[in-house]
Amino acid sequence: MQPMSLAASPSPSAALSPDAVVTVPERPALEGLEAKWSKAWDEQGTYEFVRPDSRAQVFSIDTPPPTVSGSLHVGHVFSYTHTDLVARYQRMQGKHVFYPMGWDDNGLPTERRVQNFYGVRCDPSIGYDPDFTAPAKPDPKRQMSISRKNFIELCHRLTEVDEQAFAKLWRTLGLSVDWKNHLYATISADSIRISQRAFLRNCARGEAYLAEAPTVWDVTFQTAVAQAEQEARDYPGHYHRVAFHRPDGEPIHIETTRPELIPSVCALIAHPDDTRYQRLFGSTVTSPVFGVEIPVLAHPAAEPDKGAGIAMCCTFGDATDVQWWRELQLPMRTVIQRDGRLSAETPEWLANPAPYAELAGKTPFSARAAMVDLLRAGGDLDGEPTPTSRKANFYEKGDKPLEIVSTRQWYIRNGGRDEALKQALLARGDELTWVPEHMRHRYANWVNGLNGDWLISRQRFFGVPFPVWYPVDADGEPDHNRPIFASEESLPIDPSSDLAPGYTAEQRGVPGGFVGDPDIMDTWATSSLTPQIACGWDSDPELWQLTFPMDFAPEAHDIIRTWVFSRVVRAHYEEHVAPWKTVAISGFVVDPDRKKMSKSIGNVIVPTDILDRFGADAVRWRAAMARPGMDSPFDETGMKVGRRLAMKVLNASKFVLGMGEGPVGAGAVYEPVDLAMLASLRQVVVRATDAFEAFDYSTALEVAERFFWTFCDDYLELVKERAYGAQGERAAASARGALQLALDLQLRLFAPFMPYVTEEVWSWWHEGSVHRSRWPVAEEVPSGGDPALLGDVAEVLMGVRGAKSIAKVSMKTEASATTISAPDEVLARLRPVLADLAAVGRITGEVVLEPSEPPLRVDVTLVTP
RNA sequence: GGGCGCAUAGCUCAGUUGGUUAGAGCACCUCCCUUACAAGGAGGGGGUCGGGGGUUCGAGUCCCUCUGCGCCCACCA
Repeated sequence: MQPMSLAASPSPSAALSPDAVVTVPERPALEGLEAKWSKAWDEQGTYEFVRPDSRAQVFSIDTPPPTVSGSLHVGHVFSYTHTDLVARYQRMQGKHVFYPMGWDDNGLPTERRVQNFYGVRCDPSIGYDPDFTAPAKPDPKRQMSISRKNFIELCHRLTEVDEQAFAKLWRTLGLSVDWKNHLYATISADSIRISQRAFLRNCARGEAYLAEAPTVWDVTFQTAVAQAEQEARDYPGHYHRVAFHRPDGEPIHIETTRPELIPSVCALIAHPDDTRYQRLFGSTVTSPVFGVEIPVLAHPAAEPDKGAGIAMCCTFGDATDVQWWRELQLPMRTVIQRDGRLSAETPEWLANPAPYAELAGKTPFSARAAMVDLLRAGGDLDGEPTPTSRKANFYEKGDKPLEIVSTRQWYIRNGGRDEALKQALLARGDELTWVPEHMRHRYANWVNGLNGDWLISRQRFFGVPFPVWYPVDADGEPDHNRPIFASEESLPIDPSSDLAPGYTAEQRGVPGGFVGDPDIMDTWATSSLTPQIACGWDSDPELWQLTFPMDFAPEAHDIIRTWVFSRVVRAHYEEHVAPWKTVAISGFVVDPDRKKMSKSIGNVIVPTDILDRFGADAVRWRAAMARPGMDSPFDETGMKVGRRLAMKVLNASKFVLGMGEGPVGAGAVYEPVDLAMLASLRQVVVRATDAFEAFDYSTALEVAERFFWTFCDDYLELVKERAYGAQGERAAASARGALQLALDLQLRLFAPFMPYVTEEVWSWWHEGSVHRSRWPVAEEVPSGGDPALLGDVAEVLMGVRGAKSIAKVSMKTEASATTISAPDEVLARLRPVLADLAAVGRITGEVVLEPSEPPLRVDVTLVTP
């Protein structure tokens, strides 16, 4: 079976070729269509991307690669369906749709899943064990330590299993991606090479840099965390009113929620205009318990109405401390270690070191209690701690508040410290078309709020290594000021096993030798390059030219700050363009109470379950009813309605195609009501097309569906007796020609939404796939019909049916006499269809037309048995 | 605190540039086993369009204001 040529001219005669054989099953059913057609599409290459001659013929989509270590929920199903609707529409418009799928299998989420799944943890100091087998019964309490290489092998093994499950779900859902040629993974060698190459170019142009600086740090995962990965959560605490002392003993009270940081205090700071404290500026005070002499300084970031109005600056309690430390050039007095505990060694700057033994090695939580006891014993705690609820920043995957520690990290400049760059990146956001439009504000909001460059290094194992080594000096210390970069030709490389250029294996880690950068890139450093990875940036110039910049980037609205922005940054650096033309934002599927679905609440809907119960077409129909950017409450009713429509398509198609002896050409259509129905359909085609062009798939579906129900309930009923031959062969042919043409167009209008049932029906009477057929155009429909007639007919039918319904009699009940009262022009339209109306209304007596004011009225005399 | 959005029938939502009696689906009520479809079909009830003010011949639609809700960001002394 060959796909219909995309160049085929959109003529009705092509769709209704007289030699086509119509085969309608006895009892059509939805069951089994997913398995049947997803297999057929694979075999026939229905969705394969075939390279055309020019970029203009391509529609390219930057699919967000789902995180395979997570689980897909119904929200994913909806948003990926939204993308597929657009892909299928563009394909039917004749575009060569470049629709890849990726798996984000790189990074911390995978590590964490592997740790839990196999009960192991990575210890880089352990050697590789080639005979290692994962524990059969993992003990979550006591994780087995394994080598980095063994750990990475488990990561690959588990992601492979996860990816197969994801792919199965996506195929069942009917995503029309090119599985054969354009499937990628963010941990693949290609992705690593591209991530490393882009990084090297960023370094060469000065866009990436290495810096020792205070860094937001997760103590659980022991890694640095970027601004985009942080979230504020409520965190209970206490205000402690604590006395510092002037040389004459006068107490100066500050308020703090973190008294355990008092050992690291390096200044007290108040606002320069604060008259309460102006007399103190330039003087010194000593800290309670430890007796450290520190200055009292002025800085405009101090807020007079917060706490006592004078703050203790510690290195580091929060971002303001970092600012003060930097701008006032304060000393670094670190007590919080990378594991989150207070240093076990007593800091050398403490004038009175003995009490520190109470805090040494403790967690902040325990140290806080110990510190309160010390303060109370020393009489420097004023009153009792008072409870307060505040927000603390957490790593989005972590469960302990983030700390700030000073570490050496790689950064990419993103405008957080550079106004000109920020403006350039804001301008890139302005270049994009946003669907819905107002989402562009979220991008601008985020970019404007950046407070630092993009931290891309992570102190983890499963990810893209930095292609960098450092010389080791005579003392055995790495010289971070002289990084040795890998050459682009050598990529991908792993500096922990590959040698730095010009060195031998024996020189690794010894004085005068070299050492590899131990870190990996954050997963976003790779995910930000999905256009480059998918489009063959450094490997396939022809593909790159045909697909980049991409046309379409679908997103969920929670990742505008991460994914959208980071890809704009990378494309801005590499190509000086925005990476796509249009960004479309899907809403969330929330639970019926409008709460966000989450595992902890237990309100997550499992997609395989609803796909089994309702079928892919029904689920897709429901997804299509959720407009871009709008959150949508989950409801099974919606799935049922979608399923009913799919059934109706099946049954109506069977009816239409089973009507006559064979297909009839559209040229046979002459009856006014047939032409009128087609004229209405013509309008539907125009409206659905306009809607899809604006990425408004919901409206496209709505207008098609509304027409379809009228088509079934009114038109089909109206003409079926004539189509069976009640008024002769010529009149029957007109009805059947119109019915078949209308069905043909409607199947194509529904094809993006319900790919399975439309393909099934299409196969009854057409060669090739409906998904490779042309999207309907108005010119396919004979002109000349009056679109108002169908509405008039519906009103008359409603009048007749209403009379029978009120009389509580069967619709088969005959009417002996009927009067239709309506304005003259309506009566004129109705006159030619009276025979059809009489047939469907079982009107055996005379039909009287009576001119009147609107509304249209029907009086029926029923023959009651 | 900054930004954005939402408020229309019991529920979920449409209502294009302001223009006759405000629509759909679901739910509800009544009827019909009509030969495409009973996991169906037909008919029906139900809304002072969040409150207030304004512009206009005319406002669900435009302007102002208030109220409630949601999301994003900031807020860690």
